[in-house]
Amino acid sequence: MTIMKQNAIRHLLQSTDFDRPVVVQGWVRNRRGSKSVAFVHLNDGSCLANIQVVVNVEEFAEEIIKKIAVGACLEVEGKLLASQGSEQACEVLAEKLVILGEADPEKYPLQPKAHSLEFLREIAHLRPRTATFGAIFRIRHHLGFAVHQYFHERGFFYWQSPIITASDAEGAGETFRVTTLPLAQMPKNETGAIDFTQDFFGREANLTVSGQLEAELGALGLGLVYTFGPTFRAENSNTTRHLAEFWMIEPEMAFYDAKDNQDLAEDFLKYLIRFVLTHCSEDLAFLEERFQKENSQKKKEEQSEMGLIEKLRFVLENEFVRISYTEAIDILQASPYHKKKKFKFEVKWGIDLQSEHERYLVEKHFRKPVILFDYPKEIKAFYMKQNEDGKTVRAMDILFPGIGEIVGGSQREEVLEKLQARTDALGLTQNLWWYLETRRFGTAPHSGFGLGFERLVQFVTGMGNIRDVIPYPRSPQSADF
RNA sequence: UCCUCAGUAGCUCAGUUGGUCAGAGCGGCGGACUGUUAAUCCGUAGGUCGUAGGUUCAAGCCCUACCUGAGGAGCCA
Repeated sequence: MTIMKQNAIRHLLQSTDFDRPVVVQGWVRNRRGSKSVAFVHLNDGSCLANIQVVVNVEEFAEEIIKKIAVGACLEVEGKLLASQGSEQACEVLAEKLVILGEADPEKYPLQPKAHSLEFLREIAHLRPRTATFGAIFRIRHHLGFAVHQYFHERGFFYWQSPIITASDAEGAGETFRVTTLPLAQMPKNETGAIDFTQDFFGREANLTVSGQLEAELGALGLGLVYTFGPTFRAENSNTTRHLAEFWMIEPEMAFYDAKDNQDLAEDFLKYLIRFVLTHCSEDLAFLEERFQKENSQKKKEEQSEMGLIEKLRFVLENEFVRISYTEAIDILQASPYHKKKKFKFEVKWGIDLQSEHERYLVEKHFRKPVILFDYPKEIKAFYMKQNEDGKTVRAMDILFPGIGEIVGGSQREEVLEKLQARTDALGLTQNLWWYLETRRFGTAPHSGFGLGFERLVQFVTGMGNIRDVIPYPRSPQSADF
C-alpha cells in the first residue's frame, strides 16, 4: 500500500506518458459499444471526468463482461493509450478486469441521464456517485480547506467551542435536548418538575446553537480565533436555506471594531470565492452548465441575468455596498415598490427587515452584496455593542443575492454594566456568569461574525436547495442515512 | 408552524368536460452492429394511478382526512 496513490483518474487524465501499464479502480458510469468492443466510462471521484476503458469483448469471459453494468465497481489493469476517439485525450486498453463490486442493473437506481434533485435526495447514500454531487462535494471540500488556510495565514487560531452546552442562553433558536434520562419515566423532584440533577451532566444540556459566546472567551485570550463546526437548531423551518444540522464558521477578534469586522468578512468571502474559481474550474464549469439550463427554464422575472461564474466574478470585482439600517429604511420607503404598495409588510424604522425588503435591496436596488449595520437594539441580540444614540447596536448582516443573509455578526458589548443590564432584563445573568467575567476582568473591544457554511456552498455552486450541498441533510421529519 | 402546488411503470412525465385512460420517452431485459461519446437500430417485460374513506350506474379524474415531496412565509446561518 503506497501512502500516495498515483493511479487516481485525475492524474491519469492529465498524463501524456502513454503506452505504460496502469491500474484504475472506479465505478462504471456508462457502458456502450458493439459485440466485439465495449467502452466503459469509469469514475473514481477524484475529478469530474471519467476515464474511458476499452474492452475487447472476445478477450474476456462472458461472466465478467456481463457484470460490467452501470454502478458496478471495477479494477482494470491495462495500458494507458492516446485515445482514437475525439472526446478524450487518453484511454485505458483493458488487459485484466476484476469486478470488485457488482451492481444489479434491474435494481441500481442511477442511470446515465439527468435525475431530479428530489429523487437523488431520497437516495443520498448513492448520490456521491453522480457528476453533480461529485462536483458539489469537491467544491465543499475546497471551501472548507480554504477557510482554514485563510485564517491560519492571518494568525487566527482554530478554536473548538463545545457541541454540548448547558447554557441555553444564546437565544439563537430552539435547541435539541441532550439527556440520558429514561424518556418513559423521567425522574421528578418535589415540585413535580423533571429532576435534571439526576441527568448525565447534573443539569439540563443541549446541542449548541452557536459557538460564539465560547469563541469570545477564546478571543479574549488568544486574540484571533475562529470556530468551524456543526451547529444544531430545532426550529421547524422548511425552506431552501435552513437545516437542523449545519456548519458554521465563527471568527472572533479582540481589538476589532465594527468596521474591522466588516472589512474582514468581505475579504474572507472574496478569498473563498477566489479560491474556488482558481482550484475548482472543472467542477464549476459543469455546475455552470447545469445552472444555465435550470435558469432558462425559470420564469423571466425569476431568471438570473448572470451565469454562475460571472456572478462569482462580479462579487469578487465589486465592493460590497455598506449602508446603515436607517439608510436602508429610507431607501425602501423611497422605492417605487413602496409607493406602489408592493411590499406585503409595512416599512418603518424599528421593524425587522422582511425577506421581501432584503431581496429588494440586494436584487433590485443595489444588485450586489450588501452589508447592513447599526440595527435597532430591540430586534438584535443582547451581546451586541450599544451605540451612543441609545437606539441602535453595532450589528452587521451581509446579504447575498438569491440566498439572503449569509453572515450575521456584530461588535460585542464589552462594558460590563451595559451588558449586564441586558442579561438582567432577559434573566440570563446567572447562567452567563462566566461570559460576564470576561468583561469584569480585562475587558477589551472585540467583534465577530457567523458565516453559514452551507449557504456559502449554495452560493458558489448555484444550488437552489441547501439540502443539496451537505452530504446528509437533517431537516424536520427527515434524518435518514 | 402557516399558505400554495404536486404525488400515474425503476426514472421523467402525458392522461382534455368522470364513461377502452392504463400510455410515452429514458432505463432494464433479449437481439443486431470491430470504436462508441447520456451511441444507434429491432423486439420485449414492468403499474392496487400516495394511503384511507366517500359521492356516482361508473373515479387516475370529484369530495374529505391523513402521509410524503416541492415552492413561498416566519425563525435565522
